[in-house]
Parts: sequence; C-alpha cells; structure tokens
Amino acid sequence: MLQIQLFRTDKNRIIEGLQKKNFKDLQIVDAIISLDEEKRNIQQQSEALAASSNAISKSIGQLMATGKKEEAEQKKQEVAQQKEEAKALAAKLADAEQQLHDLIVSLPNLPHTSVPAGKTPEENEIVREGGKMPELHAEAKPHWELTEKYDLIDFELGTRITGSGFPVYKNKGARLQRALIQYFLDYNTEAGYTEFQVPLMVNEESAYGTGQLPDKEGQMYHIQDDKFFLIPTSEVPLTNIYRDEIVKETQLPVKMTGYTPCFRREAGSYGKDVRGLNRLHQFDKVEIVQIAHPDKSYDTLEGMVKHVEQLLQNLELPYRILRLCGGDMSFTSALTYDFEVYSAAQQRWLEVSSVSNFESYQTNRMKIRFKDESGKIHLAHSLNGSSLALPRIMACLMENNQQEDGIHLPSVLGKYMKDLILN
RNA sequence: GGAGAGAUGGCAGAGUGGUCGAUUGCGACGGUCUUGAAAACCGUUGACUGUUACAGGUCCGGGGGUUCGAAUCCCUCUCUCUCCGCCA
Repeated sequence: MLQIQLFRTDKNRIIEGLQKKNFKDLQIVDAIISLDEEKRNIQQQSEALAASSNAISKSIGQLMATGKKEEAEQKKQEVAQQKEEAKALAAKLADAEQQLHDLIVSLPNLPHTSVPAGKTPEENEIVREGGKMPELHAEAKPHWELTEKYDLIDFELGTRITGSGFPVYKNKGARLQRALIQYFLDYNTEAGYTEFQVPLMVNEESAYGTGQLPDKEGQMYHIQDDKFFLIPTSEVPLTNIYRDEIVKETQLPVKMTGYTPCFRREAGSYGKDVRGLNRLHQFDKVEIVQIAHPDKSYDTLEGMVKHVEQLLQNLELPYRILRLCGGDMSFTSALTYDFEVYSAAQQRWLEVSSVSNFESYQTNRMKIRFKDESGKIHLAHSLNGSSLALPRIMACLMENNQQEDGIHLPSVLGKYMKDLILN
C-alpha cells in the first residue's frame, strides 16, 4: 500500500499517478487526507488522557505505600472517570484507523515516470525484439495437435481427473517440462539467486502481503476449512519469506528463486485464448524475487530484464519486451515489463514472463525493511519476475521447432534431455 | 487423534500486581590495547506512533476481561515443544 506520508506531502503526485493508472475514484485521496488528520487529532486527545491516567495511577501506588489511603481512594475515582472518556476515544480511534486503512488499501500502486499512458494492451510500448522468427512448413500444427501426435500431453485425461485446465504431461512431454525447470533453476542460481522450495498454500496474511487480498480472492483457490489459499504464483511465499524482517543494508539485494506449480481460477475465459497450454488452472513456473535498496531498485529491475532476456535467447525463441502502459499494469506494480514469445503456429504472441518493480507497495504491507549505517530503518523495495512460466514456453518450443521428423529442441537443453528430438 | 508443558528484545534466559520497555548472558556495533588479529577492559545496542524538537502514547504470541494500576491474575484463539497413537 502507499505510504501515508506521501498523502501529507505530495497529494498531486498521487492524483497524477492514479490517473495514469486509469483509477477512477480520485475523491478517495481527499477522504484519506482528512481522515488522517482526524485520526491524528483523536489520537492526540486519547494519548493525553492516557498520560494523565498513567501519572495518577503511578501516584496511587506511592500513596498506598505511604499509607495515605483516603487520598488514594479519591485518585481512584478520578482515574475511573477518565477511563470512561478514554474508552469512547479509543473506539473512535480504532474506527478511524480502520476506515483509513481500508481506503489506503483500495488504492493501487503509483506508476513510475517511464510508464506510458494508456488504457489497453494495445498501448503497451514495445521496448525491443529479439530472436529469429521461425519458418514453418506447410503442415505446421498448433501445439495441442503436436502434443497429441507425439503423445506428450493429455488434456482430456486431466479433465477426467480434475477438470479443464489441468493437463497431464507424459513421456517426453513430462521430461521436457522437468528439464526446463531444472535448467531455469540452474540458470538462476548461477546468477546468484538462492533456491527455495516453499509451501504451495499460504495463509491470509501472506496473500495480503503481496496484494492478492483483499480484492483478488476470486482468482485464488481457497481452502475454506483452514483459511489457506493455493498460491497463484510463488511470488507470494517467496516474498513473504521476508515479511516483518529488518535486514542489514549490506544484505541487500536479497535474491531468491523457486519452482512451484501455480493455481489460478481465471474465471470467465473462453475460446482459442484458452486452447491447449495457453491458459491453465494449474501450471508450473520458476520465479525470481529480489528485495532491493530503494535507490537501486530500478537498476535491479533492468538487471532482471536482462537476465530473463538472456534466458529466452538461450532457448532460441523469438521474443519481444513490452513496457506496460498504466492501464494494463497490475494493481501493485510501479513498472512492469512483459516478455512475449511468438507462437508460430498460432501466429500470436504469448506472455511468458512479467518482471515488475513494486517499490514499497508490498514491503509497506509486509514491513520488509532494512537498517542503514546510521541505524535508521527504511522500507525496502520488492521486485519479481518469471524466469520462466513453463506451459507457453513448452508451446512455443514445440510449435516453432517442429520439423518433418519431430520437434528439435535447443541445444542448451542437451544437459537435461536424453534426446533433443521429440517424436 | 490422546496426555502434558510452554510462547518475553537478534538469540539464550530472568521476571507472579505498582519507576519493568523489562535483570543477566551471548551476539552485533563503537572504543582502549596490538604491527595486525585474538583475549581483556570500557561503552552502545528493540519496534511502532507522535512532535519543528523535546515530551507523550503503544507493544512481553493474537483477542477479550478483572484492577486505580497487568509481562505478572482470569477467559479464549493461534502456534511451538515432549510423550503415546497413526502415517508419506
């Protein structure tokens, strides 16, 4: 969530940011500012009263000790009266705090200055493109036909076991996915990321910390009896590793990576967009997360973009990098780069990674902080990105590399596959 | 699932109603000494809120209660540990 200080010092920046993000309820900003003033006002009254009560109570102890019982009794009455008043003030304060919190939490993060204006995905800015576009033979097939032809993935079997969007990988399809995961994790750890295996379910607090709650619970599978959520991305458990932590400045940046399945309800999608591997309820992803110094988080972001880009180059896939416009960015992000890979047989770009700087939006909720040299405590910045999401990478690898005799995989996978041709 | 014990500052561990935000030890940081390091000695060392600043306020797992006053008493929830059972 946004920091309350900003409302006191730079209201215009908030308004401008919200507008760029295509956020409509701008009057919330004024409501927050006046509520904040009211809250502090009540707080001052309440604390002054508490100070007085504390002082009197303390003196009662001394009176009792010196045997002045009557005076003590008198003081007791005095405090009792103050307590009544204090109770009312405390209730008012709690109410104001709750209202204030609810309002602040309802505001999205502010976009970075480099974020292009715009409302729809069409207005995203193409930063650069790379890789070679494939030339396919006349009978080129989309991946859902290839997976059937070579017996790599069974979508209908998944439907029987669970439902649509839960594919069953088999044979070399399963092997390829495992190889990719292994390769991605090796690539990340070699770049200095620490590997984690984390829980696939999180509690409400964790889901709140990264911004899935309070608004997006509909996108997550909910284990109601235990109040757990199946993770929509390993960003949630990974970032929450540092929830409520104060690290030393010298520990920054913290670099974490992890592989997990991800679960998304994604209600309301249909048609060719969700065909095959394009959109699933359960899919695998390798994630990278960093906790960075606020002064360096945009360098960190660029570094993560380079990192993911190199990975796509190593896989020899044609890709492009987009800087998302204000209207297409996620609620919590300040700047997001999307990576898309060209799916030759479907003739469309598929998002395979999204790399974002959240600045202090998540860390303010999670209280992820660092202590500088002089002992002062500041909020850190959090960033994350996929490196990479598996299904669409699988789809593009299959579609783009299909030849008469099978699918020819890129040589970087040689270390992890028995055989670089799927047939 | 059954029985019991516990939750205090980075960690360990005191504190059972009135200067306790909390003794002490370790760790960390600074200093003295040393060519340097270790040892020894001295000092500093929780967070949140709030004020121009000082003050003030809050926090001893969470929530509630008793009391003029709670880390300390009561209720409740959560979590941890030990033993038994079950189990990948």
